[in-house]
Parts: sequence; C-alpha cells; structure tokens
Amino acid sequence: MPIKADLDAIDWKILRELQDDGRMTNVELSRRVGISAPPCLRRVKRLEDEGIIQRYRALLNAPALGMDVVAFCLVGLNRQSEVDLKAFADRTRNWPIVRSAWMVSGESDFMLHCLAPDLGTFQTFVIEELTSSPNVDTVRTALTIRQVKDEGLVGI
Amino acid sequence: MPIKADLDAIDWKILRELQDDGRMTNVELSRRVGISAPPCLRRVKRLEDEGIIQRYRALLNAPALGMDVVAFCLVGLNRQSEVDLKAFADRTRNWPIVRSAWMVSGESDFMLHCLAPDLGTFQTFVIEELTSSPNVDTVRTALTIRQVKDEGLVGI
DNA sequence: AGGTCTTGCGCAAGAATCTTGCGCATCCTT
DNA sequence: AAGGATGCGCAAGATTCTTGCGCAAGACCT
Repeated sequence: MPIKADLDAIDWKILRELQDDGRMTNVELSRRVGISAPPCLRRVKRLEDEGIIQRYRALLNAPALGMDVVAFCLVGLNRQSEVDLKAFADRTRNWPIVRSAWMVSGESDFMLHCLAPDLGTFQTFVIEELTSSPNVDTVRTALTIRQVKDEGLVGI
Repeated sequence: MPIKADLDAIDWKILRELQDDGRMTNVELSRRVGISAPPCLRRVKRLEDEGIIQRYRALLNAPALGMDVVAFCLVGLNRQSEVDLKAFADRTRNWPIVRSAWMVSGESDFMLHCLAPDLGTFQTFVIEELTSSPNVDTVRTALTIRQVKDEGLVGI
C-alpha cells in the first residue's frame, strides 16, 4: 500500500489533465505539461503502477441511455456487527440499481448511489428489495433534481 | 439534446468496455467487441458526438494523495426559491472540499460529496463554512468508512 | 574539491495504432 | 427486382507508442 506519494509539479499537472481527459494522447499530454513524450509516458506509467491512478473510465450520459432517475439512499441497519455489515455490503453488489455504495458512520450505516430508468422502477426497488431486506431498519431517499458540481478528485 | 439513443449489442459492449478501461486502445476494443478497428472507432466517435460518452476521466487514489476523509453532507436550506437554490449551488462550486454536488428533493435540498485531507479540515469546513453559510438551516454529515461498490453507469 | 552515483531528460528508430477513403455485402424500401 | 441506405473490412499513409541509449544536473561520500 502506497506511502503518501511524493509528486512534483509536473506529476500534479499530469493528474489534472488526465482527470479532465483520460483519453488524451501521450504526445498531447507531454506538450501540455511541458516535457517530451517519453519521460511523460514514464511518469504516467509510474503513477499507474503506484496505484495513484487507479483506472480510466468513460463517463456516460444517463438520461440518453434511458436512466432518468438518480437518487441516494441512506440505509440504517438493526444490527451493525461486522458480519451484518458485510452481508449488506454484499447485497448492494447484486443490485444493479445501486451503482456505488459506501459504509458510513453517523445516523445511517450505508449510503447508496442509485440509478433507475424511471420512478416506478426505483420505488419498487426501495419497497420490495431494500426496505424488505433482512436487517434493514430505516431507509431515507433523496431524489436528485440535477447535478450542480462534478469534479474529479484533485482540485482545480 | 439526445433522444434516447438506439444502441445495438456492440454499442453496449463498447460502453461497458470503455467504462471498465477508458484508455483501452481502439485495436484492443475492436477485438473485444468482435469487429475490426475502423468501424469500432467510428462507433466510438459517434457515441462521443451524440453525447452518450460524455468524457473520459482518470480515477485517482485519494488516500495516496493525502486525502483521507471522504464524507457526504445533506444540507437543508431555510428558503428554497430558485434564487436561493442557485446561490447555494454556486457556492458549492467554490468550495474545493466539495467534489460533487446534487440538488435533491426530500428532507434535504443538497447532497455534497466531500473530500478532505484529514478530519480536522473537514470539521472546520462544516462548521466555519457550511453551517455558517447564509440560508443554511440543517447539515447532516456521514463520514465514509469505506467504499463497498463502485460501478460505472451501465450494468455489468 | 573532486569523483561517483543517482535521477530524469531528450533523441532516435522500430513497432503499434490511428485515421481515412474505398469497395462490397446485406437489408430495407419501393 | 431494382435502388438506396447502412455498416463492415481492407489497405495505406500519418500519427503515436515504446524502448534503448547518451547526456546533463544534482546528491553524496571521501
């Protein structure tokens, strides 16, 4: 597991550029960060090898793909033993509507980021799957109206 | 703005592959989806041009970059007029700790996805910036313990 | 100081990939 | 059955990737 990486200014520029356009050619990237292509590629490889860059992902347009409902669910369990937490975490992985999930501390135990084609599908999921799932105590949902900010990890 | 796209099986395969590895070469992608490189590239270009693929992003390792705290904030406002909502949305864009934000309906008005180097920084942000921001009524936070699922938009 | 070691850049060349035009097959329409 | 539209694969030139190598700048030790 990585010690806090020591990155110089060029590394940070690379991370910023690849967050902004993960498919940029290495030639273009090298031009933007001010070094030639070979050392630039070596830096990118190093960042990948050290796990600082975890992966590259295409971000898709949900409504264009027929996914009109984005929502968050805050789930509270009755029991929070390690076994219970793991059991629920495993269950989230088998629900396609749940796209991302976090174990959290606070008033709830899990935060679910959900995506559904329509409101009916989402409500059916919440009522028939989530609420009626073993050990689930409370479910609070927040339907998103629109996303107002979407940045990568590293600041502007 | 796009009508629901009509995509065939190969297009869906392309979307799945590029979600999984957005930097895959077109040759490798074409091999995986079962067509030759030129038509594959034309399909990808079309998906990009129609806005179905919005962008490509490198996903970074937050702890390795010194960001140890991931949290969600549910923010409720006193007044929810269009002007008030827009004012708060604008403010989220100027807070570097807030990486993504959604306007939501339900018990709260905004969901914030936050990232901070340590707990102190995050608490200072919540108390001195967020809670004391004009028109902010309630703030509920959920610190994440760990992420248990992380998928792209399109199902497995 | 001087020598050595390490680090990281840029050049260059072969391999791989991208990109475009083009011909052809298939399917749908008339 | 003819015509048109769609979308594939081939081929070739342009671009990019990738590797080895030489060199310069700084660190470190004696």
